Amino acid sequence: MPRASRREAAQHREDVVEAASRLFREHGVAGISVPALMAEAGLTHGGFYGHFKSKEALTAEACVRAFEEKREEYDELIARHDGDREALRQDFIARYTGKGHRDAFGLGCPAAALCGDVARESPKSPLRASFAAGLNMMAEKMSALLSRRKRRFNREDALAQVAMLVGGLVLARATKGDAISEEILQSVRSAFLKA
Amino acid sequence: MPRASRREAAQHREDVVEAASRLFREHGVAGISVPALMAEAGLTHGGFYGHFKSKEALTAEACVRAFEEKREEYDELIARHDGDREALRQDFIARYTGKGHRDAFGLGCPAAALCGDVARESPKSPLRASFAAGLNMMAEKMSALLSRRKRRFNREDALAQVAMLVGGLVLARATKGDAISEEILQSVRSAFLKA
DNA sequence: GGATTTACATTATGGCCATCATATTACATG
DNA sequence: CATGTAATATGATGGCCATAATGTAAATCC
Repeated sequence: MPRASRREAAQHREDVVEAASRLFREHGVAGISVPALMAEAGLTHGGFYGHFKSKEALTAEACVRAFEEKREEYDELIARHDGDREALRQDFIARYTGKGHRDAFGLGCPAAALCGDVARESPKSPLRASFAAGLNMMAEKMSALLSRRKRRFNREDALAQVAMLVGGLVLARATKGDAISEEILQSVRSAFLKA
Repeated sequence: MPRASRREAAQHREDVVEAASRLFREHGVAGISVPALMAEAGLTHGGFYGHFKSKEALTAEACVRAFEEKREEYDELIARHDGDREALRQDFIARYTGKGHRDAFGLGCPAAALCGDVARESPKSPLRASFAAGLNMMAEKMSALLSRRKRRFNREDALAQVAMLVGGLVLARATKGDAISEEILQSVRSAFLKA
């Protein structure tokens, strides 16, 4: 079983970060153990500390990875609707407030999936820093998503919309099974389109 | 050391629920152990299962308790500004988006403090049910808080505002230490007052 | 006031965790 | 092809967890 080539080892590391970016969003940072993580990547737990300094260090990398994926998705979405801002807005909000997004923790918005965990991290935690950087990116993309023909969204408006989107998604997840969950998604969608 | 009177025992149970309602908000449900909880209430962990069926059962009770406290606070706030809706709105939003609220997990909004944990609970979890009930209460109070002279807020608008408030608070907590944290609070405040 | 119940403390159990130490084996380098 | 080295597996360590069993003394009940 031991030993992989350089290329394979690098790929294994990738696999672990990739699995972490998904599993941390899905189960929370505390909800996934190092052995479970490694198993998901097709390895055993022993090799973990050859790749990462600690579990904490991996959480920061996984967070960066998750936000990077989202940046690519947003850029593709913007490119796809090039020129038609109204279609862009509608496509975006339909996805973000869709039940599919609510029910897919693992591949969904990292801001919504990780905010609760990050809020309780220590002030110096590398995860906090990664998260703040990711959220700044999201705020910038939101300005692009929100601006209409006549009106360029400023940062303040964009941040308020991000707060509403993230809050709505987290609350819809927390109340899934109760009628209010769908009501929240609908309310956020409608408020977003009115903005 | 053993044995307390009926009255004392009932008080001890109260103390545990009270401590739980604070500590779960502060550290998350997984972040507080039964021994730590009981120690905070001035007891040892052994007696826990005489009072509660399980830790899970307590989380639901603690959630109910936290939302009940908030209902009382909101009612007092509404009563204090009786007649002056504009002052009510401003007082409320200043408190909710204040740095004090951001930094005080344990006594703050339970929707913001618990949503991340609740989102990952199993569908039948009693905590989920308590949370959904609490959020419904919050949505109703929000209609009262938001309605102005001319305009009565409907449920849809109220839910969108709740989503923005909760999302803003959680994101501000997650990004505390970065400039964006205060920006978020400010943006939410300003959007709320414009609504 | 004696018997019984009960609230809590102490201690036990079994499991899972993050991390580390060691062993194994194949790659990489000469 | 030989040797060192690196990647991963296996297993160990010490700790903390939720929960349960047992002990003990005071409160309640008759």
